Amino acid sequence: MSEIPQELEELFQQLNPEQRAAACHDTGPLLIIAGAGTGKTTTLSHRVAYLISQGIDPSRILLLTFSRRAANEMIRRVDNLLRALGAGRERSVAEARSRSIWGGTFHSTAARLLRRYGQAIGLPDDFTIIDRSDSEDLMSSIRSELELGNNGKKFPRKGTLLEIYSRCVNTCSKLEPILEQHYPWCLEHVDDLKKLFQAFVDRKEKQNILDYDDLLIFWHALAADPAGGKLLRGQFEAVLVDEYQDTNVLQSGILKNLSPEGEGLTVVGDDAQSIYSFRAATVRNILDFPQAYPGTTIVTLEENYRSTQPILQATNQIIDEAHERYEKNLWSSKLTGEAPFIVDCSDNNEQADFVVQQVLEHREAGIPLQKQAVLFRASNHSLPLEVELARRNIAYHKYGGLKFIETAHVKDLMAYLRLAENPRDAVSGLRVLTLLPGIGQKKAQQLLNVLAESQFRFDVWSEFKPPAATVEHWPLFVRLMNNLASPQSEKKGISAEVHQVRTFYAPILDQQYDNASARQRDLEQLEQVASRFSSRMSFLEEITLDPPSSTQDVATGSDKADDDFLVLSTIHSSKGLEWDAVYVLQAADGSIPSEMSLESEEEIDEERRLFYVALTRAKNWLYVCFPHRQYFQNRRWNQAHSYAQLTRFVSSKTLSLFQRRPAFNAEDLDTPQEAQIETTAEDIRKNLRNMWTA
DNA sequence: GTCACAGAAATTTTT
DNA sequence: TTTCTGTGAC
Repeated sequence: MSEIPQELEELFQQLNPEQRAAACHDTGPLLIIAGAGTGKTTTLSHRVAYLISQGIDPSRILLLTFSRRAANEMIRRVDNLLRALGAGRERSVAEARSRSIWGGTFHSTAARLLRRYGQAIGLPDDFTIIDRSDSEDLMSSIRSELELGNNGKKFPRKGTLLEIYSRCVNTCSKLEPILEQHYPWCLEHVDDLKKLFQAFVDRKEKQNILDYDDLLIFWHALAADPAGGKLLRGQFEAVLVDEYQDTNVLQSGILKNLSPEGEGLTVVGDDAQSIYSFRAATVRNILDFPQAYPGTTIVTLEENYRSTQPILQATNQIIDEAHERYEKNLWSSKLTGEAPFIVDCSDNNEQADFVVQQVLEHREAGIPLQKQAVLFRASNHSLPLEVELARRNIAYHKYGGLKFIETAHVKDLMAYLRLAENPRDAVSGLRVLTLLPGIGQKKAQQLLNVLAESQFRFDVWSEFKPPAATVEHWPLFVRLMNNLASPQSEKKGISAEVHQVRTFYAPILDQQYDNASARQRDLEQLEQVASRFSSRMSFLEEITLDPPSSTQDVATGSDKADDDFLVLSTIHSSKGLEWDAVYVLQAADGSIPSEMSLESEEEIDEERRLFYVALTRAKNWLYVCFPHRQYFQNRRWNQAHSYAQLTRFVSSKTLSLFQRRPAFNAEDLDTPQEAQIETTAEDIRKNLRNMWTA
């Protein structure tokens, strides 16, 4: 460990010895095992500040995080540290320095690097990026072109097709073993799948588009290329990776190429919180890091600053029952506190009632809604609660699930812009053309062929004789596309472009969708959002790589923080966050663990870690709700409900660390059920008579 | 060729 | 509740 400069000394006082060791480690490979709530962000930002103080140029630091939000938060903290370091005399200098840090997700960094250096491996720098549902659409349209699955046997749906493809490329493995292991029912289609995936790759190349997977694949290729790798290694002196337990083989391969010996490489993570294997993340990356980089220094952070000791005891017990992991035992100096609750509810309606009541009680006692969160395994688990919150007029933000950007009308609008940016993008072309009444798959394809033959100049479309249904729209449409594609358009600003599209698209939207006015308002919001961007390319890129995570974020803008609201979030989206009070919904087998993930030991272990992540978000109050009755919307079962088991992750040993309580005490109850038991036949008759009197 | 409607089937987590 | 396929009208 090098000597800490005098000016930094004071700042590093607040770190505990392990955090300090990690922050001030020299440049050899470093693995920080940071348990939940152990000050990971603090440690990482101090480390960045330390590296800069040791003379590393900030523009040669790469900080990879799981979300844009996390990267910004980290850089803000580095800012503060550097400011203190500069003791005010070079405040602006400090800010300018930390701004030049390369921070972001793997995907957004890939996009940036590939635009700059991609030519080294023959990649054009003007590619556009498509999101998951665009990839699905492309997959689906190629499938129908190749006429696959028309032979009577049912072919996998588009989402599954993309999942299979994605898993193969992200794990760098062949199709057959992936099918055998994860999609055995698709084995009969193996040849068709190969044909389809080949065409998928060709098509993306022809259209000059990259999907999420391509960003990583091409970054990996660039880093592995002798010339390209040299460029990248020359660019970065230090690489720091957050949430390392959720990276996949491609991502660890990228790091290996950026720093073959691990020089300047820092990874931070917690194997107990690895929850993204469905996205091909592998916990092996973090478990095997010391073998991959001989001479690795391992620092384990075990002091938890978040939760009370009673909550930690319960969560420690849950994770202790998992299989393979780095040994660690989290402890807290917050010794006193309420033990966590298992709350017995009769069904998910009572669960919703309980949560609302408890949330309000805590608010009365001084914990604002924003410091409370409701977490759940699947987006739809929160629906009854959302109904209840709406009924009681309680504001909430929901994270995860369907995103603003994935709604049809937003995708429509973005497609016009994407087509203007990249006329070879046939996914967008098909989408905007088929929006016009009277134009379907066939005519749209012909029009796109004509466009391709004329060097992608939209004015060829003015010669097209539109079907009667769309004569009014057509000249306006051609003019719109010509306008957007003209070089002058961009000078007027991206929000002016959104406005143009919106004007053209409004009547189509009215015809196509119900609740059109709500959708129109969304698009107005989008126009507002667009004004923050300097170019169409950056707008499209940011929106696809880092979409606003909740509809309300777009609606209110991030600056309007004065309204209090309750947080509803999928467990996956709650990663890295914390709240005073946490409510976990549906802690019943089948929901947690999800019945979709019971095939193998590994899957179940991941569900356990997911449960662990949910519980470790809590600082002072933790309520694990267990609705006894489970409803099925499935028509295959005759009965409408069945009785659930408490999640298997609460063993009898674990249970003893919880307080068990009913959602409502019998004496508080004022339900019809309760009333019936208490009433005599006499009372019932009286009620029946009273019903008819005014 | 396009569109609208009907019926069947499947239904997690996300950069 | 959404997504896919088949059918028949225009």
